[in-house]
Amino acid sequence: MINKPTPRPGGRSARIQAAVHQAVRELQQEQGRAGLTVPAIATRAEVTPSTIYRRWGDLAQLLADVAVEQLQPEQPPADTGSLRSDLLAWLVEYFEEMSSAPGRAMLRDVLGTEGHTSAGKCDGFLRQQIEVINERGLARGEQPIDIELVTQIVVAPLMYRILFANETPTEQAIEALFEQLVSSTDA
Amino acid sequence: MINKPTPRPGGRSARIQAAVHQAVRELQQEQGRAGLTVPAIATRAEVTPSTIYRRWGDLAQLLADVAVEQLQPEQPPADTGSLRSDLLAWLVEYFEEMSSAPGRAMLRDVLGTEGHTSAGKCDGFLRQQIEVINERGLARGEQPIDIELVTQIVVAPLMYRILFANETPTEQAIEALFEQLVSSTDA
DNA sequence: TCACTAACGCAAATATTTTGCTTTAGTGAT
DNA sequence: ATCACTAAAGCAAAATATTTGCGTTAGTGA
Repeated sequence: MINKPTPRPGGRSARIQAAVHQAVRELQQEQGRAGLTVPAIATRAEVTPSTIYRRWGDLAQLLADVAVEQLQPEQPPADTGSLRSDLLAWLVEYFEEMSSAPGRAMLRDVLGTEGHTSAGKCDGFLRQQIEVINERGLARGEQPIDIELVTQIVVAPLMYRILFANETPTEQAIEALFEQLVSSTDA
Repeated sequence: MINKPTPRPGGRSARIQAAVHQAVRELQQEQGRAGLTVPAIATRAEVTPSTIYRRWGDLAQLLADVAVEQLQPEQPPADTGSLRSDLLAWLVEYFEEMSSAPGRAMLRDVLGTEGHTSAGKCDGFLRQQIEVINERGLARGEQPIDIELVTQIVVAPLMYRILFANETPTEQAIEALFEQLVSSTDA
């Protein structure tokens, strides 16, 4: 009756996707990027390699897929009492994760793949989390902060340092940029 | 007598490196990322595959290497008469290149590989070019612009948009950020 | 000119990826 | 429930790509 939106998302597909994703995460943790091969993943997930190749195309796309899933926030940002402190706390945590070894690996997987879908989702999650913080602040009667400005003034420079300068932003560095954000919105 | 700095950079190595790099560029242009395989590159460069594997490890690292080479500026920034117009002109050109399809492919190759050496060089080239602009301005008696601020205010946000939002920055967008840079240094 | 050895070539051994065909199991209609 | 339909998985053979051991070539320094 209704057009099936996804052709056949039924139980089996989902089960296999879950098994494969889990296999990737496990192998990635146990051994690094080495030992992370399609046949190895297939074996661990109790699936044939051809299933993986047909569904994901190649290892890079599978890894990007898994990385995006892991990037997806499982918890809403902590409520620390005020919009500004919520946002700062969340940013600190976010960039701590992004500059860790696993975080960097996820970024590599996400950015190293053609078709920006994965990277786009990454940006989407970020905005979504900030949106939650904004809405909570709004409920408190606080002035929301422009998400565009947050990415422009705080997120982008930190990401640039992680990606291109191999730096691990200190909490002070994050606070400094946050101050710039705040003062630019106050003005 | 003197410790050999690079083990054996002599003629043959260089020749082969050049042949392989050229083969990569040619194949990349003729066919896209498909058809860009180590054996294909080896054939085109008239080299055995094992040479490539032994020297570069795998395709990803070879591509990153080639990408870095292509990112390396072959010309100094144009002299347009003033430091500010030099910088703006150079930024516009730089981001036009970076948001093009080949530019994005290079960024993928550079960022998608472990060991940040490639990405670091990318940032290095950028700073180097800005440095040239600064020095030329200095010779004219102009006030140089802090490179750190340029990357923070202009470069990072644009790069973020290219990488995570799949946007192609317009010239106006670049100019707008440039204005912010200028006003923040004037203040 | 010569001894030395890093880097290459070659080819056999492995490992991965692709592909044609078969089987399984959700899905919607009866 | 049952059944026809078909997307997605399994299997196994073929095609490709990667690794490796060993012989050869050609820069390098004495």
